[in-house]
Amino acid sequence: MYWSNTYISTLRDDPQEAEIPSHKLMLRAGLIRRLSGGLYTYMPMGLRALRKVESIVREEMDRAGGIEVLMPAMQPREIWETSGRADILEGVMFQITDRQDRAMVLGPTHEEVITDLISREINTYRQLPRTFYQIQTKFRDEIRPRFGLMRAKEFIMKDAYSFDVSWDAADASYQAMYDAYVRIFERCGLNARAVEADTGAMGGNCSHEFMVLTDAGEDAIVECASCEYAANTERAERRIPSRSTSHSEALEPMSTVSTPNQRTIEDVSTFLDIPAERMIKTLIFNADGKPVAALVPGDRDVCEQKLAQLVGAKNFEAADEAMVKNATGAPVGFAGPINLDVPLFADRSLEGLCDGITGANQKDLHYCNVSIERDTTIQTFHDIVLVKSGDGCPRCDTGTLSERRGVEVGHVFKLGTKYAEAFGATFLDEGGDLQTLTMGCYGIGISRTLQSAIEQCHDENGIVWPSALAPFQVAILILKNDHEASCEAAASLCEELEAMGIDVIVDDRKERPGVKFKDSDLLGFPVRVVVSERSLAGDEFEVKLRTASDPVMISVAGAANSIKDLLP
RNA sequence: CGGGGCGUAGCGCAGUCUGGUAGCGCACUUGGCUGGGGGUCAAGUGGUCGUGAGUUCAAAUCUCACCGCCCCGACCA
Repeated sequence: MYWSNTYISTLRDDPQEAEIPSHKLMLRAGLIRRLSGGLYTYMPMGLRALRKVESIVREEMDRAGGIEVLMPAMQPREIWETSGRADILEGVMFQITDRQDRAMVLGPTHEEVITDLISREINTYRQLPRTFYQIQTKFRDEIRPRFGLMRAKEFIMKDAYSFDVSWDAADASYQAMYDAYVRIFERCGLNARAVEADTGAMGGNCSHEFMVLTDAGEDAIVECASCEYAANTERAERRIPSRSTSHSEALEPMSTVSTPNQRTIEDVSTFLDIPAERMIKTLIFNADGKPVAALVPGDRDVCEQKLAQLVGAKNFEAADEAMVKNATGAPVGFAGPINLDVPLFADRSLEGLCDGITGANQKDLHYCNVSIERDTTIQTFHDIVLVKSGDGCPRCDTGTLSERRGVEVGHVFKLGTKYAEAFGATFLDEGGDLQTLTMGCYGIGISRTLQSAIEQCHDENGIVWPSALAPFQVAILILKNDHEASCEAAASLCEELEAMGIDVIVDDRKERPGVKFKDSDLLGFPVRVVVSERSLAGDEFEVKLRTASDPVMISVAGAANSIKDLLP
């Protein structure tokens, strides 16, 4: 490919709209252009890189036994009513009507479509197991599109769906996808990590997210320093610290203490001169319109996802001021579990606490010497705190967890029979009995993976593509495009490399060398070959890896083979 | 939706506080000198100052409303 035959438009300055390195670089290198918030055009170089991600995904899905299909992006709304997800996804679905006034949606995902399809197609255990996948554009009316392709309103996703005869049989399908994902991100040159994950609106109870580790990530994960445990903080657990003081045999009677204008945990613990962890933090949440209380140690935060799952609420958020007042009878800041008439959920680490301090549901008043078992009526002790760096690993006895940021590029779920039941997706088993299919679903954000690669692989001069994703693996710069010998040498080298299956771009522009060097670095081609009058005089090309600081000279004869050997 | 910031040429910005009819760098066009890390000289092209209303003799500048973009929170591949 010749530079002058494609379209590459680079920018000198960082566009003001971009914040993180990968977004800036995608715009500067001319990989994408913005139409409006969360909507982007893939320019030629961006498209080429995107196609490379797609090819790797497709190859690995095929290798894992996946069968490719392509489903409609537009779907009748009624299938979402069948699955019961219409209201859950109301907020994120683009909804339209056709000329018959029929309600349609632009698909944010395809569990409904595939299950509807499979319910008609599969009748017998002889057709199982099967995994179908597609690579397709998804539409989500994101609350906040962000960071270019990282969170867009329209994005490209690979989604796969497995169908098995039973929950146990589905393990193999799940594992096959999990393994394929590991290979995919490895081949993409990404430092990704599988972590245990919350299932959210998807349902099911077993899932892993694949996280690209980078500070720009929107998710927090914790990992154990001594074992394999890693989890999204939305569901991560911790080892319950042992209680240093246990004087249950000598319980002090509960008493009140005046705390004028001391609202926050920090205020009260300073005012009473006691450590924050002896405080029982009581937070009121709105669970489908009803108040519930969460109790955690004063120095900890509640993990809302874990609590929402425990409570079993669809819509779950912090209660507003009115609900807090209504539930506790006191202004915000004085909530406590004593005589509080809402369901109480306490963190496991509070079990056995007998000298706690807590709000008295009355302005300017707290209780002390609170015994959680004696003085409150906790509904459930469960793990509900947000895990953080320094907490003990829940799996091994010795490990400590540390926190990292990550971008979720893939997610695998074991779904069970939720959708199959809704759509009547059944089959006849060997005994002739009607059974419900067991499903799994598996997503990879193709466009997000592309940008994550740049986020993870760049330096101050531009992108440093993993070889597998680079739009071109080799860039040949002709320093003077009116020097005939240079042009001929570049042309024949290009031809030889292409015959070897290597993607090559020849920069044949009439530009000064500096411009070509800068663009080549910005675009991040793994190998740069310079063809000039000077080097040609010695029958040599100058070759430099994007990651190397200095070039090497190779002889023109056999240059293609030498370059092939150099390819990372 | 709540909180914060921004909107002036394709990109990056100044001018706004203190009103007087728009400027700089890069890019782009033509020509010259150049030719190994975004060169240089000369001459040019390009702007309803986000939109609408208002105040004023006069608005990029002041007022109000709306729109768009970005960042922080709830959503997720």
